[in-house]
Amino acid sequence: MRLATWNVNSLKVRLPHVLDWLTTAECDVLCLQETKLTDDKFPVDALRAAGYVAAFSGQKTYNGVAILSRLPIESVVIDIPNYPDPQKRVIAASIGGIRVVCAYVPNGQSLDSDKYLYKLGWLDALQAYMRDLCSIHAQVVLLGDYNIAPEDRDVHDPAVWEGQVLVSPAERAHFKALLDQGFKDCFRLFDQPDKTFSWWDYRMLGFRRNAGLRIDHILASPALAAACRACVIDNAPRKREQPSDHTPVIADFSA
DNA sequence: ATGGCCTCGGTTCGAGGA
Repeated sequence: MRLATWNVNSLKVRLPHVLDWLTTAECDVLCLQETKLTDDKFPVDALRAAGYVAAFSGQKTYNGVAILSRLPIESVVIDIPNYPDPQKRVIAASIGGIRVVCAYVPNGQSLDSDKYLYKLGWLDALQAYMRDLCSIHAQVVLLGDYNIAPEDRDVHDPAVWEGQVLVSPAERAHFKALLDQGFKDCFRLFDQPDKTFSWWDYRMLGFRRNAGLRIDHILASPALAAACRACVIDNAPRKREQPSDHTPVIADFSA
């Protein structure tokens, strides 16, 4: 099973990129964030023609998540159960015996923002949700835009980012809490090139200068992580015209 | 040089992203 995550920053704009990427990426499952589409506008037919079924939960303008799959999608759950949130940020489903969770973690804006408090509370709820899922399923994977760069090596210039959102100790503690639950950061199971990132600011020639962050992640439960054979970030889509500011992360699991 | 870009909605600018 090959699973991937990609914050597409509008599926309406990026659909051609997604369809192109799917023709060569050989992914069984692709989790999308920031689809920015209401469900009635989701491109079900175009994706079906490409060989993928979809489960999705969207809203106008902001947020929106989806799971695309070559295999049947079962037991879809939208949102974090018992955590009322009008923002469409989470969708989960069972695919090929794996509980797949697609998440778009709030950005937080800045450390003194209400949105930052929302982010931290939201991460509490996500953590509890993942703990619950792991008590039910052996194979759980959480893919998405975490909006957290877990370590300084995930940041192009830690001095520049010091004190900013995405790298704060409280956010990193939430990421570490997932690792302490037993989840493995699939990317770090393997040797990786230095300064490999998944997001680059549109401004300031971010991509050309490789001034990026690694904030999109695939975390696998212990039983699933043991079967992880590879995890890479494919920055080819970021090189295209009119790209998303994020690029896909892909993980390969044996059988 | 402390900005710089992109997307959306809904109109030509503000909000939000990260």
